[in-house]
Amino acid sequence: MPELPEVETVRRGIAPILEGNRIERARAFRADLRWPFPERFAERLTGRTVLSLRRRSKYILGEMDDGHTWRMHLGMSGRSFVVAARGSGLGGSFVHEIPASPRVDAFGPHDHVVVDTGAARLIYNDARRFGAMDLWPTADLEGHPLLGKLGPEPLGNLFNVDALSAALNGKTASIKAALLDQRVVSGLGNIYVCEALWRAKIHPARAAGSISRKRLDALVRHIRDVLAEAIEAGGSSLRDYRQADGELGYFQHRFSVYDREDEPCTLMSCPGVVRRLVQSGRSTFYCPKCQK
DNA sequence: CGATACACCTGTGTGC
DNA sequence: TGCACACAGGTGTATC
Repeated sequence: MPELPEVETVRRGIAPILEGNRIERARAFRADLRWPFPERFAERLTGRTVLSLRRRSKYILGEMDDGHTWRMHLGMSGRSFVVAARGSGLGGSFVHEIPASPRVDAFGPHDHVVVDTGAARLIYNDARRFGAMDLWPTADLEGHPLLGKLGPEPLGNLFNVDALSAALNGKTASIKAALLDQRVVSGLGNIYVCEALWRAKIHPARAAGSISRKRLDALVRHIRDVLAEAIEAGGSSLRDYRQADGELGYFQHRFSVYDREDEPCTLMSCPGVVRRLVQSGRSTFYCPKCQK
């Protein structure tokens, strides 16, 4: 579920309670999410301070004061909530509230990890458990088996027409599949690939290696634009996703094609109707009239 | 190596 | 109402 804009929104929401605040207590209510947690995971978080909370692709990375980085991925249904302690002035509208005497059974279904700092509580909730967390030496993050293979950040300087061109050169897979490949560019998912391809007027089934440099240049710009606009809107809420304070994101109201099958193309003067096709098992939404 | 299929897991909406 | 089935913001792994 969460793509780059949702992950960045969550990061911004939880940074104020984690950065610079000692973790008084951390608890994990099960042994794994997608994979087992590290040995003594909760104990290793307890007493630590997160010096900075950053994002790389769809990962949230908390650099801790013991030389390790706390790596978090929200998978499809992961949510990270800030729950305000009474009187702290932090947090927001979400229904959770810290009980006067916290008990394990005070938490809701699928609340898997709970972290308390002096000021507030962070709850990681994930119904499908495709999310993940681990601890990795900060000095060797590039050596992490999952972080090391990631392509450039789409909002960073390393992502440009030269890089995209080189990454797509010779590829016979569709441009849709190529943009979902996190080695090509990292952070895009199903929503924003569909939206960016519509903006660039590129048909999602086109062979990735067959697209002109000029069109790739436009694609780079549209990818940046749509991500930036979505971050601005607090991400897109379809089912599970919430901002860290429990609020919905708002970008779903501005979708041009995603989840709009059979509705009219939003391009002024385009008579097209949005169609859905399935590529590598996932829905693609596009306008057959204006995407070629 | 590249491209595709399948797997993981739970919740929700749809049609019969 | 109940039930089967499709489908969901991701991505590692197996398979050709």
